[in-house]
Amino acid sequence: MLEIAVLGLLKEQPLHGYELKKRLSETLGFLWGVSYGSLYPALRRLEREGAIEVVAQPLDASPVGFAATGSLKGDLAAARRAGARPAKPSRRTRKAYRITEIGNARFESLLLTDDSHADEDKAFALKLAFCAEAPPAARLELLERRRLALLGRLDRARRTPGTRDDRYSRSLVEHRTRSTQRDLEWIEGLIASERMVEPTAAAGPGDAPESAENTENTENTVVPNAGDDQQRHVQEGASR
Amino acid sequence: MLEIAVLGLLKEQPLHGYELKKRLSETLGFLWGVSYGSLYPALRRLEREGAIEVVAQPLDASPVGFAATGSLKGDLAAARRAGARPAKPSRRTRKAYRITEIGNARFESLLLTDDSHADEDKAFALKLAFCAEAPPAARLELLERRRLALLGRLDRARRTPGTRDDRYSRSLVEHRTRSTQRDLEWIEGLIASERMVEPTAAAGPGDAPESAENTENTENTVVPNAGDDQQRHVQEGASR
DNA sequence: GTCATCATGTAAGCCGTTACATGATTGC
DNA sequence: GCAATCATGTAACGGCTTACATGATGAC
Repeated sequence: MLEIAVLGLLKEQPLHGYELKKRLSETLGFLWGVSYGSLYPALRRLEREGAIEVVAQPLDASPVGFAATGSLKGDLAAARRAGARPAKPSRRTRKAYRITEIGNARFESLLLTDDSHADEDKAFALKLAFCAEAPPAARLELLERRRLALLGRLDRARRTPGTRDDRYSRSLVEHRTRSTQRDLEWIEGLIASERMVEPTAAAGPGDAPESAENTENTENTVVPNAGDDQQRHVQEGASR
Repeated sequence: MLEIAVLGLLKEQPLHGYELKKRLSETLGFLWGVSYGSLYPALRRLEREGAIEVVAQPLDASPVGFAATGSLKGDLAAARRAGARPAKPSRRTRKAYRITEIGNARFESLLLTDDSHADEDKAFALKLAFCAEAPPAARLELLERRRLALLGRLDRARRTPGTRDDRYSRSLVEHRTRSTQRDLEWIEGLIASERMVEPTAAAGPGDAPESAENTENTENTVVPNAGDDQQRHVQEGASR
């Protein structure tokens, strides 16, 4: 879980550990609280595997050559955030990492690993948060898998005989089911808008996303219409 | 997390490890996959702490005395479930555990431990699934704390500046917020019906009346209708 | 010169998992 | 006697956390 986050961030730009951790806490804090104790070992591990590599002098501005953009622009942002402190940049000790081709491959494979064992939901959330970085096909695959997982969960809930019999457990199960249904609708919306934006091959035979609603909307609210409101097309299949 | 489940189950009746694990998988499987490798050590740990103790001869039927009901009725149920096998009971090797007073205390304190660090949501679900066993006050406290936690989450989400800027992350955050709002409404419903059933003391002087509608989207599903029966929501608009 | 912050790391430990080892009981 | 199931346990490991140790840099 940590690795995918690290690789996802490094796909955007080279960063060093400290900054990495700060960004993770800032932008993913709502689902993730990384600590140095796991971050640094993870970085070394990734480096050993060749998924990331140290970038020489990301300090001054340009001489690197590879990175096109001056790498650590994060500094300025951080400084600004910290409050009115211009901050001359020139730290020497830090090690910035850049993602490699191996790392890119690893990232994609991580996106599609099976998480049925532990923390499935959090893992998916994390993957989703970084899947913008991935090729459309992988993204679609990720969403489809999530859809299947949710369908499976609903199905299991439906035919499971054994629930505890008190009111709280019953309420819990009901609430959970509703919740899962919403999740399902949500990711179906995502899939739909994905297919609209990117009508790639591999679409099923009957699959016609021609609803021709507004597709141009890219700024707020991903879901053009299929978002979330009450007009759900509850597809009630999957029962038996 | 494991301990609370074990204690919760043992509060209902004495059980041995194997059966314990089976029940956990059956009735809580949707949020919990315990394994022997953690269950047995946990049992020993709990025993060492005095929270549970081995019950002598839960086999035949009665001679125990304490447990009022013949303890391991689970056997019969299991056998029935397994299919048409009457199954003579006489296993010797197994060790059934019973919860002690210390265990009861531990259970209650576990109900109210802070889980803000890891897997908050799962932990709460688990606690809720067993809170029927706890005294009303502790239950209410549990719900109130959950409520606060969710409010905090919403608040944090509202004022957090830093989210990733791609459509997927944005959609994720939105969906999450909606989800949290629903969770909030749900537990507020639970709290309301709790207060109805059990109008205990500890209610503040003012004690705001039931009109718990705060956010714009107030929906009725949760319904404080303490009757709780099968007024099976065939949800009108599928809007939960 | 000292303090806050930046920055990297190590050590110990928790809590759970999988995989393995062992043995009792019962049905056939 | 053999297999299936019941039943208990151990060993190794995984991933992450907290707490600690270390040091560089820049502001004042």
